[in-house]
Amino acid sequence: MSRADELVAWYRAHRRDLPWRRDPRPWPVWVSEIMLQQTRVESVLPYFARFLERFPTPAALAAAPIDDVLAAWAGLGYYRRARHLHQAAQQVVERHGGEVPDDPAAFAALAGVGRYTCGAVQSIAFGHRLPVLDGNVERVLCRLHRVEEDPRAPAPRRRLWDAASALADHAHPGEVNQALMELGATVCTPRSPRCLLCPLQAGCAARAAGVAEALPRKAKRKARPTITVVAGLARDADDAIWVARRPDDGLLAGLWELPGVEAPDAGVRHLAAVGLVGGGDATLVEHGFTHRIWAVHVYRARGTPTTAHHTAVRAVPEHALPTLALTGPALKALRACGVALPHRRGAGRKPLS
DNA sequence: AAAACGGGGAT
DNA sequence: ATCCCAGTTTT
Repeated sequence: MSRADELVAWYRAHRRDLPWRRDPRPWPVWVSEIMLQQTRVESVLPYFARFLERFPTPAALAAAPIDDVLAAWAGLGYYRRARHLHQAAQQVVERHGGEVPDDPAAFAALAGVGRYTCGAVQSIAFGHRLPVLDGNVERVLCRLHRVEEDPRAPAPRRRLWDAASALADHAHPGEVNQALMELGATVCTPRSPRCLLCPLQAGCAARAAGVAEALPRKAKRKARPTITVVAGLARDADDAIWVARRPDDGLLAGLWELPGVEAPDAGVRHLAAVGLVGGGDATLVEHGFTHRIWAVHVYRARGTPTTAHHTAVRAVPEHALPTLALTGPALKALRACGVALPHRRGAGRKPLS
């Protein structure tokens, strides 16, 4: 048996029962692959079925307002993925009559589809012999071939794609690819790999050299700066809470939050930038992103916020807050100020009508 | 080549 | 605290 055969045999015996594997049609596979970018399986599970129920076809997604799409994505992160998928669905309607193209070049031309996603969807849904290289596969192959350089550098990168290509050149490329990812997720883990359970242990160069745990060697990330943000918790005459929609570009694009601004320091005076007047002590909420940390100082405030730093503002009754695509920091701020909300990622969140 | 882009779980 | 994850796009 070839290595790829061994992988497929292992995969068929040990694969997890995941929703997108029960329904390997192109659209669900595509949605799952986008959601799974930089995102763990456990985080995707609550979103996947709900998203497909609401947007069962590319045409259904293409016809939806972007705010509905963002509301369905709220809490998953990397919101540009949702915008690209929305745009790609419209491209599929325009260019391919609403059918996901069974054609790697046509598929790769769609918004948000890079080499990984193209290989994954086209191999799993259509059987094209294309490789995938994600964080899991990268780790498996770095160990299998004992790649000691930083795998993100160009030369090792090419070699890893070539190694993945050789494996995917198989009668069942979709299963080979999923086997590599499954192996990385469940056996060839970053720390404490379970080599005794691995179908590739006999041919693994890193294991032979005793360095499996040390690979891959990646450069450290830079420290994140902390940014001060000042926000106001204000209510209108009906006790509804004022929220503001972020710009359509950049961080948390198009999501709703408490009206506020980035400021050089904490201070109620900064609320004037969004048309509010505040008082009292601030409630401090911290939120870490990949590349920065927000220290949000939330003040009780009065007035009607302006749109100087936002695309829209509206006052929303507390019970209706979960229908909006709220930012993580906004959810934390509201809870810290005593506003009752569903706890993490709103599992009964209803669509915005 | 580097930076931007979320959030959560594991260690 | 740090690392990492079924990555892609923009600068």
